[in-house]
Amino acid sequence: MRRRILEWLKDRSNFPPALPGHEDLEGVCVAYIQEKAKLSQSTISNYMGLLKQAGFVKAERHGQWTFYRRDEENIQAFLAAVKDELLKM
Amino acid sequence: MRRRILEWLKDRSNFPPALPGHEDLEGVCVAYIQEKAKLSQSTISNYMGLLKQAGFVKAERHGQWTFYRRDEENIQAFLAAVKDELLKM
DNA sequence: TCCATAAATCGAAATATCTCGATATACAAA
DNA sequence: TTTGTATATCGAGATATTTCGATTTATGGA
Repeated sequence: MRRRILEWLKDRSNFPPALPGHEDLEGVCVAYIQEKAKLSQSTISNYMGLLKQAGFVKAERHGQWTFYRRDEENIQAFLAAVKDELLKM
Repeated sequence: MRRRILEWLKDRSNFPPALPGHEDLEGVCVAYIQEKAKLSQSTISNYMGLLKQAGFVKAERHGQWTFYRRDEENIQAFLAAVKDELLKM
């Protein structure tokens, strides 16, 4: 599920339109992700925390919302490392 | 550990010499794998069964020994599938 | 046929992972 | 300051994974 969330975050249009006054932000709020994932709020909040801790997303707090977006640099580094690992296999 | 075993199996010389009379076989017996992995006999037997079920190795019984060797075709197909999956990420 | 050895199977303990509901915290608006 | 909404944290249940020791099965040799 966490991988699917990362994929969804590649395209903002996977989620409802930006909240009024936040059209410029690329991130997506937890509630939108939760709605799409159909898992509980606490689970998604937890997952986004794990993804952040792993370096796959960046969080930006604006008011009561936390907007999450991909951290492309770390994701690409991770992919390179996995590919390297797979080469051995 | 199962991935490490697969890597070991790429090179027969990761294990002791073939048993007398089985020099022509490319596979490796369970006991050799167990010795290298430093896990219990039952664990390794179980793991080799899982690897076989997953299609990553082929088993060949000769006498009391079961010789396991990589199934390159399936491994490469798997790697291609994983790479494909990673591209989405 | 009986025994020894290799491998497979079984049942279980320890640990990790996924997911939840309840509660706490942060913040904005009234 | 009170209230409502968004998110985070906590504790726990269900399930999955890793690994083990004990036992069973298969097989070759004495």
